[in-house]
Amino acid sequence: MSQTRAEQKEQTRRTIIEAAFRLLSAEQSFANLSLREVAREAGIAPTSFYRHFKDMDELGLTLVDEAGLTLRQLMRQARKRIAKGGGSVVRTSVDTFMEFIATNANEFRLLLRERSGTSKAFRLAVQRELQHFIEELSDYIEHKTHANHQNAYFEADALVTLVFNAGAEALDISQSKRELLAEKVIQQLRFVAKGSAALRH
Amino acid sequence: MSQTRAEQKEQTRRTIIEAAFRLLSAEQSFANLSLREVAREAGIAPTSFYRHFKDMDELGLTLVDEAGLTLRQLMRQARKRIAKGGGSVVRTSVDTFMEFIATNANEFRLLLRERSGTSKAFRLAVQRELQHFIEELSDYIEHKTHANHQNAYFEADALVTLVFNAGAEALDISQSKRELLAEKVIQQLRFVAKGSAALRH
DNA sequence: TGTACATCAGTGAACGCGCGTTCACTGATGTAC
DNA sequence: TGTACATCAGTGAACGCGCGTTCACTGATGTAC
Repeated sequence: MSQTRAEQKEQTRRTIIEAAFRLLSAEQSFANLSLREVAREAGIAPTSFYRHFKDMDELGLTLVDEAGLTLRQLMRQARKRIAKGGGSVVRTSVDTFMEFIATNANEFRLLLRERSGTSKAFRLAVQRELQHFIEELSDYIEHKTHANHQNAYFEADALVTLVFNAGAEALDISQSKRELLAEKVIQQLRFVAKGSAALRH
Repeated sequence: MSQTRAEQKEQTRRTIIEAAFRLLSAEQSFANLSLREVAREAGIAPTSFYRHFKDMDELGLTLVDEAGLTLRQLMRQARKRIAKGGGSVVRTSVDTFMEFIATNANEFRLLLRERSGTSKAFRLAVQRELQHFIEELSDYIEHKTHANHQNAYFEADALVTLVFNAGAEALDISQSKRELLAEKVIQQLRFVAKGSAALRH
């Protein structure tokens, strides 16, 4: 039983994290979430919060990490689907990302909002998550097309930017309109890939 | 003197608007600005605020309108420079936009943040401003290249998205790095234009 | 022009509220021997 | 195994603070005649 107390503590920590995610919505951002609200939702005393996080900022950075992790896991699944040869690389990736938006809307909202929020630490944390995708995609392009590094990087950066922004747009529209949105972004990604190839040297 | 009282009222209204803009910064968003803070900065009693705006939301929507107006005026100037034939259309537009970011950082921050904020009215207001640029640019492309409407629209949408996002990136970096950023976005815009032309039918 | 009245921008006091944080505490869990 | 002590997650009371909003008011400006 030497682990019991630590396990219980970890469990409460998870409860807090999940309570915070549950409270995010279109109308509620992490920035205007109070420590007391989170404690209430988690079913603990406000003072207990401090046993797990120094302050709300520390909790917020944890949430950004978790949201990024979820997104990365999803994209890893997408790569598996692509490897199986189920369809277009672009389409499969976009569809996977759109599924993430639909099923993890509040995780995505956190990333989206904190990317331009008032805390530099938060902005950097989100930027790091995006950077991960850009670099991975850039390496893939460089390897596949033998593009020079800068060309591949600029292309990857544009692709990730367009997809991420389409995700933001998806949040405010109906499921049916999301299909049109997916078509738009797929076409835009093709513009970038085609143009990048044409301007390669 | 039949206008005097109305003029004085208008002047106080301006004072409030300018105080609010002054309070925005990298660390302070409109969302976490209080009515009392604005009143203090404007040099009026908190209660006087209500003589001019129903609540903070009404002030915020006014600020979004003003920021959008400033941006539109700047881009109109850019078009004049382009008409004079001073240089590349893409480069002139990007440079103008980057100047806007540098000299009106807080106006841009407002648009950037409220685009994904917790108020649907705010999100729609910002979207309307962006839509303005997309449609204008789409018409220009359609007219100039005889692209079909959808192709031109998707292209314009991608261009505006890339530029707006580069603006967001510019906010957190030094002046010297902004030149590299400008090169990146210019190249990305060329990818899109070239790719769109190649995929036209 | 002068007078009597109406309008209304700006005010100060007061309110109740939810907040973050401190503090000393409790009691279950863990450790030393 | 049993006992005495240490640790520490979770707590309830209390604090001072800034907030949005209400209210009745003041006095300068505007209007009617």
